[in-house]
Parts: sequence; structure tokens; C-alpha cells
Amino acid sequence: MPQTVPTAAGYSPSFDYSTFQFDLSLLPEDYSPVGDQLGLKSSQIKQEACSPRPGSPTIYQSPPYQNGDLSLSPNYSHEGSSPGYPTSPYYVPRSPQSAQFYPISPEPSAKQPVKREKSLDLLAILQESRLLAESLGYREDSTDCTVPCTPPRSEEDIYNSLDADFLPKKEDTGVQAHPLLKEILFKEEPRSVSSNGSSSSSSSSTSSSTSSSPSPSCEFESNGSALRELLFKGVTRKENLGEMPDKLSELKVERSQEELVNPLQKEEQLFKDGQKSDHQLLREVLRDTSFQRKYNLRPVDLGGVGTGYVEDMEAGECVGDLAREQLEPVLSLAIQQLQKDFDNTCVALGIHPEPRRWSAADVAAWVQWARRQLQLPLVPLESFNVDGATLAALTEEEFCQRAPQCGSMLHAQLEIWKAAVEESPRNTLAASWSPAGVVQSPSSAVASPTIGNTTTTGNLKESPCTVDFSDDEDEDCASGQGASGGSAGGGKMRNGGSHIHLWQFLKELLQSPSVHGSCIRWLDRGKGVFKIEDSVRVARLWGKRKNRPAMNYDKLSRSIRQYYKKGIMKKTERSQRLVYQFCHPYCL
DNA sequence: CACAAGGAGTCGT
DNA sequence: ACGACTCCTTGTG
Repeated sequence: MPQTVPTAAGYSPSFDYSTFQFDLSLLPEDYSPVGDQLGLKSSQIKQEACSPRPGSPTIYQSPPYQNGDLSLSPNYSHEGSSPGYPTSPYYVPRSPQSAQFYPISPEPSAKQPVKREKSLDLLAILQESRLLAESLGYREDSTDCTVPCTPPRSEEDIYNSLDADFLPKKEDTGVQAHPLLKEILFKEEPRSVSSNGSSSSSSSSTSSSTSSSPSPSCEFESNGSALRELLFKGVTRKENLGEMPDKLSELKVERSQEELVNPLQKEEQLFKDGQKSDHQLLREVLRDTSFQRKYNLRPVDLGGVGTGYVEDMEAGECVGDLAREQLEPVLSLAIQQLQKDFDNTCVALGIHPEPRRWSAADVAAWVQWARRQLQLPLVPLESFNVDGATLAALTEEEFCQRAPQCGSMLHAQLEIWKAAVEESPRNTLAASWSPAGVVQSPSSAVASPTIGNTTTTGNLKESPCTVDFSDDEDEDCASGQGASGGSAGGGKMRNGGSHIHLWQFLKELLQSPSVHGSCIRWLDRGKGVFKIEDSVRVARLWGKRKNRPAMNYDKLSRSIRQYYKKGIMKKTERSQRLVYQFCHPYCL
């Protein structure tokens, strides 16, 4: 099994499409919510969690969701208008794999109404993925240390693959690149059609279609229904779908004007008058419905509860097979990418994928990670001095009590995390993870990052070995530590640690400043900036570890530079000799 | 001269 | 297939 080190944004050469399968288990029906109060349902959170990674940070504008900016790629022009089909909730074309969970679009030949089949909230999934990626540290500000758990290579592959599959290649010129996925993930669709699938809705097309300014909420409102409830819970919760159009029109006109002025203010205004503004993260995730029409994703009536059920759909509303074929890989990519994101975050943080198995230290690590990724205000860590089981059982209100400023965000993030992890049968990391952080899988590809776990967790799980090995024995000790994951788990690394990654090895050295401080040291631990003081010696140590007597700094630095493309390291803001910088979360 | 940067081939897993 | 190693050229300070 190949070594699976997350790669950086935008450089990946290839993506293995063949591995994708639509993971139905990601869309469970029996999810037991934690803190499910008004509006936000855990099942929806789960669906949202199964979402793709959004844009490459250097290419796409990611709205700073934290401050409520709803701008979603305003410069990206919409093209193509799919044949009219009902809008509103979210329809996913049926496929052999996914049919049981998707509202079935009856084939012309089979004119039987489909009743109460569970639908997949595509919009939620795709949108959530974008913000989730940001929450995972993926920002367009590529100069910052923001390449996280997410393997950017895969992300880029998604884009490349999508382009290759669905659209002619375009020049990779900033926002012009990867139009399709961008369209799916970011662009708002100004027009919408009525929910009964028979005719286009004129009410929703006027304000937004004529404006290039971002107005995702308009589109959202025009689609109404469950998402509306989700995002504006309490405001429209009692509205059923049939009542929507009028109120939506009013709201839309009023809001669209505000949006032209200041989306942020509009957002705030919408939620004032006593309306809760919690679930901010998820709300912002669920704004864009543009891809529905573009890819023949027919919304379905989610019903008054907004659970994604469809009732009595009429025959003849089938979606083209081509659209299905196109959507499937998109969703598969999205889900797989998200799963990979979480896996990699677990690796980087050195925590078990399953939150309920977290120790108090794991919880602290996760909270710190979430705070950083979500750019949350100060989180009182002492309020979260609980184990994972306790944390997972906390309701949103309890989160808010413990962290008044950002409890809701943290709670939402944890819900997403839990949904993604728990519902992923392919989560081999969770399956193979041991409490000591030792991956028991014989696969070196899994075991390798585990080394990073113990090292990256640093003070949380630091092995005595890391602070205690001498110069010439350090490789042995370090390799032993790497192999054992900092515990007595015995060597999991084959060949006496030869499988260790260079970046892991460097972090090992960096974690023993008393021993190796003379040859490599942190310049800015928080940012992951370090300096190689003695290139010859570091290269020698590395060559010793890898049993490469001919290793020198030239080769070592070449390997380090390879990490630029993989998103493990990056060039420092100001180029300095022998100074490198880990990308987040590798610097943790 | 040391180092950065990156292309390209090779090798081991 | 992938990560790492190796060799190479070019450029910079």
C-alpha cells in the first residue's frame, strides 16, 4: 500500500477514479443526534459532512464564513440552463448504488409514485464541504500555514478529474480554473423553478439573475423548504412548502437589496429580532443551490420537517442519465475527499477518529485545532477538560455554555466530524486505530503517518524517547519511537524505521532540542518554521536513518522541496537559507 | 562556494 | 503508484 501523505494544493498529477464508490452508509437514517434542538438535524449534519473538498486555495475565493460574508465566487458566470425541473429540496439522480437513499425520479416507463424515499441533501453536502475544508485549515491564503489534513493533491485531482470528465480544459488562470466544480460548489444559481416540477418560477429569477453580486441566500430562499428551516430555524420553521412562495418572495426582495449593499449586514439583519444565529457554520454551508439546475439535480419536497423525504413524486420527472452519471463521481469524490480530510486530521493531531474515544488531551487537541481552523475567538480550554465521550454527549447549549462565543460552531464542527467518521465504513483509520495511536494495520501507508501522530501531538503524547536520545543513538531511539508510536506498542515500522517520512524525521529531531538543537531547531514553533543549523549533520542523520550512506543535504533538501508540492511544507514568507516551514497541521 | 529550485530518471515497497 | 533517492542544470547571494 502506498504511503499516503497528504499532498498540497494544486499540483497533483492524477486521481484514481476507479476507487470511487458511492458510500451509502454515509447517509444513515438512524442517526441519533446529540443536541438536536430546533432546526439542525443530525442526519442533515451527517449529510453535510459527507461533502467534497472545495476549491484549491490559490484559485478560489472562499467566503470568510466566520464573518458572514456570503460572497460566493461572484465573478464566476453561470452558463447553461438545464431543462426545467422542480426546484426546492434536493434531488439526487438515482443510481444503482444510491437509489435506495435518493428520491427516485420515476422513469417514464415506470409511472409509479415514489413515496417517502430518503433524499440526499446535495446542496448541504457540497456546500458544507467547502466550508469544512476551510474549517480544516484550507484557505486561499496560501501564504499562511493552512494546508491541513486535507490532501490537497486529491483535491486538485478532483478538480482536474472533473474538468477532464465534464468540461474542456481551461487554462489554469486563477478563478477561471476548474469551472465545473467551482460552479457546483461556489456559484449561486439565480434562477430556480417551481417545486412541482412543471414550470419555472418567475418570482425568484428577477432579483438575483440580474445581479452579479453574491446572493446565495436569495437562491436559497427561493428553494425554501428544509434548508430554509435548517438555516433560519425558528423563522420559517412552521411554514410548509406550499406556503413558501409568497413569503419567500417578500423576503427575497427585501434581502436582495440588502445584499447588494452588504451581505454581512444583511445576514445579521436576517437573524436579528430575537432569532438565534447559531449553527452559523452550517447555515453558511447551505447557501448555494446553483448546481441543482446545472446538473439536473431535482429538488424534492423535504416535507414540513425537512428531513429529506419525498412524497408522491409524479412520474415523468426523470433526470437524464447523463446527469446521473456526472453527479455520481462528483458525490463520490466529495465524500471520499471529506473522509480523507478527517483521516488526515486524525493523523496530524494524533487523535482517534472516533471522538468518543478521545482522552481529555485529545479533546484539548481537537478543540485547539477547531479553534484555529474555524478562526474562533478564544476558547476556554478548561471548559473542555473532558474526555471524548463526555464531549460527544454535550448538547449545543452545553457547548455554548462552555464557550459562549463559539460553542455553536464547535458543536457543529464536532457533529460533522462524528457524522463523517461514524458513518464511514471505509474509515480504515478508525478501524485500525489503537488507543496508543498505533495503527495496527500492517500497511506501512497507515503506519507511517501514525508516527506523525505522536510527534505532532507533541506535549500531549510525547514519548520519553523523544527527549532523551543521544546523538548517535537518536536514530535508533527515534526510529523506535516512530515505530512504536511513542508507546510500548512495539515496532510497527518495517526495516527499523526506514519507512519514516523525512518530514516526520525532521520533526523528531525538532522535538529533541536538547539533543539536536545544534543542528535543527524551531524558529517559530507555532507556525512550523524551523531552521537547519547544520545541514551536513542533519543529512547524515537522515542518511543513517534511511540507511543511505550517500545522503547529503543536497538530496535531503530536494526531498524537502518535494513537500512543497504535497502541502507538507511550504516556502517561508521570506526566503531564508536553510529555513523551512511545515504546513498545517504537520507543524502541530 | 553553499544553497535554492526544479526536471528527470531510478529504485524499493 | 508512490515516495524517496539520485543526478543534473540553472540561478542567487
